[in-house]
Amino acid sequence: MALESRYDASGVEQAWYLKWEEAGLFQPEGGGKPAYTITIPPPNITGSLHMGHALCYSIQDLLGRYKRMTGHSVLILPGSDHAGIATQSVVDKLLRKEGASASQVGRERFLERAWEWRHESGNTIIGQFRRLGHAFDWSRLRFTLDEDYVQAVLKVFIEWFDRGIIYRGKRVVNWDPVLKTSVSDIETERRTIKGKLYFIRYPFTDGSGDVVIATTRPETMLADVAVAVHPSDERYKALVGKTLTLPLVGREIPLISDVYPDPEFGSGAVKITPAHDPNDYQVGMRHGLPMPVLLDESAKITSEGGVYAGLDRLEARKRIVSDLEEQGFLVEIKDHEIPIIVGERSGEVIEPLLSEQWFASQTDLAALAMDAVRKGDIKFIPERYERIFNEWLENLHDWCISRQLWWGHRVPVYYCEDGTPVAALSWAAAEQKSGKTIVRQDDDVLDTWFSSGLWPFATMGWPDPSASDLKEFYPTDVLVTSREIIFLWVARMAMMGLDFIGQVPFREVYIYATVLTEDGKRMSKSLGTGVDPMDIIEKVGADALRYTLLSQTGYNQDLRYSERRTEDARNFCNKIWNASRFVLMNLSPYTGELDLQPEDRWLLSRLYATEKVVREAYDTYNIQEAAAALYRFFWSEMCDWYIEVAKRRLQNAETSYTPQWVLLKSLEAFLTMMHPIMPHITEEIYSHLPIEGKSAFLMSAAWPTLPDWFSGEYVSGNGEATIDNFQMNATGTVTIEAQVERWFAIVRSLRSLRATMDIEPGKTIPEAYFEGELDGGDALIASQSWVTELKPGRPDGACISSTLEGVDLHIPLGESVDQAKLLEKLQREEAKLLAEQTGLAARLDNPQFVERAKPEIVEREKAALADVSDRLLKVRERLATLQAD
RNA sequence: GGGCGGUUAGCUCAGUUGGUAGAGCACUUGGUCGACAACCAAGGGGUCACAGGUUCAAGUCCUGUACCGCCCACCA
Repeated sequence: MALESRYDASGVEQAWYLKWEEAGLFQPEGGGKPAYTITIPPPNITGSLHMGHALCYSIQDLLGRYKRMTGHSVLILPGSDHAGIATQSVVDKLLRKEGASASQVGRERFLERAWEWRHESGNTIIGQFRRLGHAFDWSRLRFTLDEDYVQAVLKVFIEWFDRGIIYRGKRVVNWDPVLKTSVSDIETERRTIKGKLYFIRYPFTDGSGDVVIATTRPETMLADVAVAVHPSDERYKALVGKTLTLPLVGREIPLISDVYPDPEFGSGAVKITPAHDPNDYQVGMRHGLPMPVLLDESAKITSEGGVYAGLDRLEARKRIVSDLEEQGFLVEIKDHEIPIIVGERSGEVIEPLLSEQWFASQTDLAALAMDAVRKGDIKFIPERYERIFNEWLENLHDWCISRQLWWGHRVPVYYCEDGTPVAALSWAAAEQKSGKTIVRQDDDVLDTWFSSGLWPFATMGWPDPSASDLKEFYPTDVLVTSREIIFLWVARMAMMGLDFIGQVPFREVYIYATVLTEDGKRMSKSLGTGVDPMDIIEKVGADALRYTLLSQTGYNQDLRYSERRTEDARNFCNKIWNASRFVLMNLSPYTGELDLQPEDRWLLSRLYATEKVVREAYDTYNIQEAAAALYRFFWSEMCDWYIEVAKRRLQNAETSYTPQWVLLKSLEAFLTMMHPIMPHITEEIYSHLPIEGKSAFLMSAAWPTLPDWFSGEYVSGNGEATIDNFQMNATGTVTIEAQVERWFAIVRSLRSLRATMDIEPGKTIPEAYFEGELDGGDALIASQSWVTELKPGRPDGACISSTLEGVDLHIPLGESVDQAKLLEKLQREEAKLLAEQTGLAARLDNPQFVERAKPEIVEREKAALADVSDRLLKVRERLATLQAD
């Protein structure tokens, strides 16, 4: 076997990916196996892979690979999202770079250009998934603007429209003046900036004084229609109903009474601008006030603003403030922390703006989703998100589903001559449906989340009634996603799936951790704190990157990424590689009969326990526990102990068969269990294993089924002769694990004694002594402690000693022993033991403890005290001897 | 303003139903014997954020405080 002593991922990973794909392993097997389905969260076509993606999709790949091994027909359905706003702005920029502009080229040409871009560069992230080894079913790749996907979206819209769920309304929405579209609450960010609070005097029309109002946006006064005060506010009670004259504008507006103003804030009087503030809008509705719109789609002042028309809102603010001051209306300017809303996409300050939009009523749908969670049809992992989810649904506003963009699903509403709206699949269908002439189609497109809300079923052929995928694979088993889109997306999918299919879209929602930088900052390209996963794959391989992320994945909400850990992961790969090489090099001759020694039983027992832990951990999304168990089994147990112990027998043809068998079994099981985390290297090594009944690929192999006798929890008399041979302990109740680990502890102690004496590890010393029972572990202990002969008794001359596990160990002292070092070691030991003894004694002296603690605990403590006291005594003897010299 | 998560070794994190703290990395010392120096062996290192409480016993359960992070919220 000519395998390099260093594992080189680059030569291996992509080759296996192609072979898997060629073998059709990414498609569900069918054949009566239970289905396991995930529809991946479709990444934006504008995106490129970041660490969060690398984690999210690796988790899904892990689940798919694991479920395939446990006998499922696995479908992981990939795709991408057209990402309305994001793509629109990319294409906008593109056009501007080309010296054109969206408005110049018009809707049709714009869309052509957008599709061109989509075909050229809208698929990067998909290619990056392949590099990470993700076994997704590319034959079912979907895009939210695919022809049949569009049909699904239209159908949903039309049905909701006809049922009255979707309606047209005039509301104050978040307006992004750069993107010139409405955006939803959840796509905006609230921030506080240092700003000013302006106090302005509004005089009564009859000249009888004035009312002072406070505002952070003085320019909106141009569209004021009233001033409101709280009904309980004594200062204004008598004045309500009087008329004020709006400064600069001269319009007469009423002083009204409403519960909205907080008498404690400012002057207690609030100017009301219904078209540009959601609260003011509510007030306006309650009082039937006019709602003049002051800002246009670019946030410039409209003709409503008189002399200020055409100015940008901020420019207008300056002018208005100075004009107010000049004319004596400005009372005061205070520094003030003002809350602003910023568009997530554009980074621009969002303006609340009254406009006509399409809305979807949410109350009934939200009830469906809440119910599903309550009944346990949808479970969140970690569970805490369940409550957050439900609370949000309880306070849900209607959903503004229209966007003033071109890239997306155009609202399928057509208008008759008389202005009646009809929702239909096409212009012709609308004419047929209404029996009237249609004059135009609505210009808006739908919110991207409207279409991605259908993802779990629109990707499976819905609404085609004959779609077999839908029958076979819906509902999906789990949705793996980040917590920031629980409301934006998860809730929508739940509502839409329940409403249209009558079943939840996914049974479980696993919320994975946010990937942060090493010092806990957000990873972000713009901050320069982002790390490109592709660079890391170049350096250490996809498996190492996957291990790095997955081994930190559990129920935590944050995950700190550090490049150092990728090196650890790479080292682990290398360890797996070299240990496997060792096993392979030692495979022939490969015949004989099993003659299991305690150490063999020990490793098999550890394997048995590890399999259980890993399986349960995978089943419960506790991936870090699975990774830790596998790491520990492989490195600490199999490599550090078993292989070292087994070397003696492996070198002898007479005895080599059993350890070969044990190693091969263990390696095969380990590779299988590790495969979902590190698919490539495990597949590569598996391909070299000379085993019977081998699967064509590890990827398609079955999860290990280990016989119960591996568990090692046997006492003599179970019928296996090889086991009876070493049932050592007189009581017959000690497990294989405990027995062998006791030997290992003794080995460690001997090695430690050697280290104290500066004997190089690996250098054989002629003899060591022991007093006590070794239960047949003599040879193992001697070889692992690099001692030629382990003799019972005590050496004649001076020696260095230790006591543990009921055994006294002695190594005769050589010529050049560092007395001071020895003394120090003994003293440290003494102090430790003394502290331990004191603690135990105190506990046992406490009658309450003896009386109330569980009896087995008391017994354990008594035994511990006896042991510690014995060891302390011996350490003190040794100290005395040493100091006497 | 409300809610959630976190605080354990120098760093990153584990820690099952309460029984007296673990791993990896880093550090110190020694080591290239045919799997592996991306390695091996031995070692040092922690009042488990703080203050109370429950208990024979608290990293673990309860209450409060501080700091960090996240989410939600209509204060002009």
